[in-house]
Amino acid sequence: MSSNDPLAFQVFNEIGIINQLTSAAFSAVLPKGMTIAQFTVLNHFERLGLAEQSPAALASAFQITRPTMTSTLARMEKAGLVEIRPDPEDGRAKLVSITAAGKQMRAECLQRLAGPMAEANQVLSRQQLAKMLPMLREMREKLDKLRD
Amino acid sequence: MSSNDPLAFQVFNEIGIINQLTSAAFSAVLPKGMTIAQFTVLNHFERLGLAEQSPAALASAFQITRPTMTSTLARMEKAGLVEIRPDPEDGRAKLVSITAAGKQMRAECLQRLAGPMAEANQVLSRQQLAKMLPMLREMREKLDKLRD
DNA sequence: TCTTTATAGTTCGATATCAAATTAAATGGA
DNA sequence: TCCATTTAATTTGATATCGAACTATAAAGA
Repeated sequence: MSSNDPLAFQVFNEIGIINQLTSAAFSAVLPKGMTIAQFTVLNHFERLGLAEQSPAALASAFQITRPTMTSTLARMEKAGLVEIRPDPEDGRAKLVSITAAGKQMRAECLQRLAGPMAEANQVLSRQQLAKMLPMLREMREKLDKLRD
Repeated sequence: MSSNDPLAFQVFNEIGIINQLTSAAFSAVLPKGMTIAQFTVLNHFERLGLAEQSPAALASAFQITRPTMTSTLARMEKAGLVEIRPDPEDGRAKLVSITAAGKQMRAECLQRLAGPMAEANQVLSRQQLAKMLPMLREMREKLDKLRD
């Protein structure tokens, strides 16, 4: 990215590359068949202590489209990581919950991610990360409001 | 992302979401059939004034794998955006160059990207972007060195 | 009530991406 | 020279992602 490009362009470019590097590194250590997208869903349930969530709510939480969530959940259900049942209150909707196998898988992933995460934490310095986090958060919130 | 998660985890999570939001917004305005990946290749040639590049060099420049570059280049060649010829110096290699149509397409993309880019530039503030850029750059460089 | 609009989920077709395995050519060492 | 190793590109099979189009149900309005 040349320094003649608009600032935002350069920033997004760096963010894109960082995302690619970290995603690749993290997914490489996950158990065979697991993906970051699936781990993210498992982690969402456990981190927030959720019982049941609709696919639409999950899609919205991760800012992905409903078709994407449909296919990810189908794979996770097939793998026994989540359970999906019709929503008794709404004939259109479904309710997703994490299974015991899903919880175990999430724990396993966390363990495996610790290595690369520690490595990243080491080269990046705590101060640097602490300084960036609020800025990134604000940026994400603003961009999020921009869509729709 | 809870504030109990490791710092690096939270930072990467924000970066992932920002990447998703911006990628989606940008690709939505590109001409039918164009993608960010393809635009990135076109932009690379024009921005750096390159004549010919091997697929391997391009893959390395964008930190993607060679198979990924193979498939993207195949589509771009089919669309007439690049030309690919065997490398006369190396029987294994190929040489990619941008075509006139490719240059025109890149200009068209730049024009269409201007809108969303300006919008982002507006909500984000110049100071904020300027402050983040060097930090992101450093981060990207460090992470890049970490792999392999 | 009946019609219109909005929402939930899915299906389809496309692209990007990766890892693993394959083919071909170049390189280096014995 | 000959074999082993490395490198370039590809093929294959998988997942994630999108937009567009579709079905079914819910909600809102006339």
